[in-house]
This record gives sequence, structure tokens and C-alpha cells, in this order.
Amino acid sequence: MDIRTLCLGILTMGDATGYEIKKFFEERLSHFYEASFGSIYPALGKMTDDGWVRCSAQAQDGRPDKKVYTITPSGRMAFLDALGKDPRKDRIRSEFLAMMMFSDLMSTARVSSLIDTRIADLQSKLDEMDACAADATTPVDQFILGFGQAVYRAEMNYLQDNRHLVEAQALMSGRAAE
Amino acid sequence: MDIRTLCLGILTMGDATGYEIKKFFEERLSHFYEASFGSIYPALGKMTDDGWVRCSAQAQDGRPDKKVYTITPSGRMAFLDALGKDPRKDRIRSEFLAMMMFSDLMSTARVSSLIDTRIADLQSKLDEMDACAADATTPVDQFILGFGQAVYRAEMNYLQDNRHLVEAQALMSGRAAE
DNA sequence: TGCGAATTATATCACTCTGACATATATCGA
DNA sequence: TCGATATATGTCAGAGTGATATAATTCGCA
Repeated sequence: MDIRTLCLGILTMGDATGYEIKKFFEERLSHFYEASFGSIYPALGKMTDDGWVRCSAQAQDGRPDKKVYTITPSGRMAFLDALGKDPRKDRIRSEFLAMMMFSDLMSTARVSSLIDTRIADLQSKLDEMDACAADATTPVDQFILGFGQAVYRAEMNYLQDNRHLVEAQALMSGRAAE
Repeated sequence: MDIRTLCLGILTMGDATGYEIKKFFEERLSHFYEASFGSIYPALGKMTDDGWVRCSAQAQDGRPDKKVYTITPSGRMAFLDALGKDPRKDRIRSEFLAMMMFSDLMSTARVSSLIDTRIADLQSKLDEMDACAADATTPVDQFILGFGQAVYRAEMNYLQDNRHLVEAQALMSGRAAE
């Protein structure tokens, strides 16, 4: 399930422009999938060439043409086919945890500040999601949103309960490297 | 904190070859950071050019030379400098959740199978981590490991408690696309 | 009414990183 | 003995990011 295929899936839910697909990624998928314009626009171009989507350019005063993409029957088949393939394992990159590995090379103040920021970020994402909860009318949307909330809450609780493990570490900074 | 910098950090803990660094990623960081040979070897080469690491090649019978890398004082400074920069937000790609968005286009059996596999994968990772727990002697290692366990447990509990939200969905497959 | 910021909209590009492949040999279990 | 796994380094096509470019509109605020 690369970005190309996921864009195709989004188009099964209705016509959209590249810009609208980007907004969808940001507003609905941001807690488990991200995509930049640099991958969305080329993906739409490629799929147009492959006959999976059709593009109708709508001229607009001054602005660039608005290109509305529609999925074709062959694109729909390609997407159903993709749903038959098993998902690859999650790809995750947490620079925060990577830095925590080296908490004994940082001051306690620095470590605390990083954790405070992390907790604040998690809280603001949770607040955002709470606000979205009313919009999640279908069970599927609730499932997706709830998954993100469960994970973020677990992270936040863990940090609050265990931050002492890395904050205390700097006090032992005399240890020799092994 | 790109892969280059993280390799440098790993070398602050002791000399290592590219192969050993890869093993470290797999055994210790796999739940929050991944790196392939295709990024590790070029990273070591680049850092050698920059004077951040030194390389001592050790001839071996038959096999390619074993190249042991050592961090230099200037490399150590560069790493401490990197720890002063704020981490970027986590990058996450979950093809599993992406597919769940389209559970109404799959059969209930398919959805159930995907969730069963996901739960089994989470369980095997948790088992693996439980086995590692004895090796995590420092508070920092415990913090890192515990974080992963907390997140995986939260995911598993969520799936067990809420899978009905996506498994029931297929029963309503008569709905028209909006 | 006027000004800056945000939004709408498409696109390119250098760079990073992945995942598959190539190349060897040794060692371990069945 | 034979296949799988481990040791060990490396390349490369292709995917994707993040910054940048361009340009008009609309919104909030003073």
C-alpha cells in the first residue's frame, strides 16, 4: 500500500483534487500515514497515464487550473486487488526515542524539556482528536480515530509514569563508557 | 536526527562495524527506528570523509575486510551538537490502518484475518520484548523497552476491544458511495 | 479600508532512504 | 551432505520528503 495506491483508495470515496487529497491526509490520516505534495502530484500523473484515474481540468480566473480526478473502473479493480495483498509492517521513525537513548549525554534540564514538549504535543493531538470525534459518524471512522487516541494516551501515560528513568540518569554521568 | 547522526551516536557507545550497527538497529531499536545497509554503509563512508569517524580495516581469510569504525573527538562534538537540536515529529506509516479505512470494500473474513494477523504479530513482538527485558539493565534501556511494550499493549487491547467496529461494517455493504 | 497571514492550487528537485540484488565464506542443524 | 542462517560489504533503481517557486484570494483584525 504505497502512496499511489492510497490516493486511489481515497478517490473511491469521491472525486478530488491533489490539494484535497493532501488535506485528507492531514486531517484524517496524519496519525498513521503522511504524504507530501511531492509524492501526491506525481502519483496522480502516473495513475492518469495508467488509466486508473481520469482528470478534468477546470479553468479558474488567475489561479492554476483545478484538476479534479475521478477513479475509473480499471482503477477501482486495481484498488480492490491491492486490498487483497497483505500490508507490510509499520514503518516508524521516532527521533524523540532515538534521542532518549542518549539521555546520559544530555543535561537533566534538556531531557525534561524534551519530555515536556513531547507530552504537550501528545495532549494537543488528543485535544484535536476529541474535537474530531463528533465528525466520526461511521464505525470505521470511529475505529481509526479510537486507535490513534488509544496509542497516544498510552504514550502519554507511559511518559508521565516513567520519565524519572531518563531524568535521573544524568545524575550518574560519571559512568565510564563500556 | 537522520540515520547518519544515529550511527554516530551508536559509535559513542563503542567501536563497531557496519554489520554490527545494523544488528543494533534490529535488536534494540526496531520498534521505533529502522535502517537498511543501503543507508548505513554510505553514512559511514560520508562520516569518514568528514572526519567524524576513523576506519581500521581488518583483513580476514576469505571474507571481505572487517571495517571497524571509531568515533573521533570531532565526531563526538558533532553528535553532542545534534542532541541540542529538537527532534522532528514521529514519522509513521501503518499500511494496516490504511487498509482498515476500506474495510467496507473487503469481506468480513478478510478483515478478521488481517486483525488476527496483526494481533499475532503484536503478541510475538511483546514476547520477544519480555525475553529482552532481563538484558535491559540500565534505566535508559528499561525506559526505551517499556515505551515499546506500553504502545504495543495498548494497540493489542484496542484491537481486541474494538475489532467489531470494522468487522460488522461489511454487513452494511449495500450503502451507496457518497 | 488596508495589511499581513492563511488558504487555495499546482509543480519541481536535491536529497534521503528502502528493499532488492550481488558477492563470498563459514557454521550449524537435520 | 545439503540447505539455512550468519558474517560481511557494497550498489542501485525507485519511492518519498521537505524545501522552494508561483500566484491569486480570502479572512481576521485594527
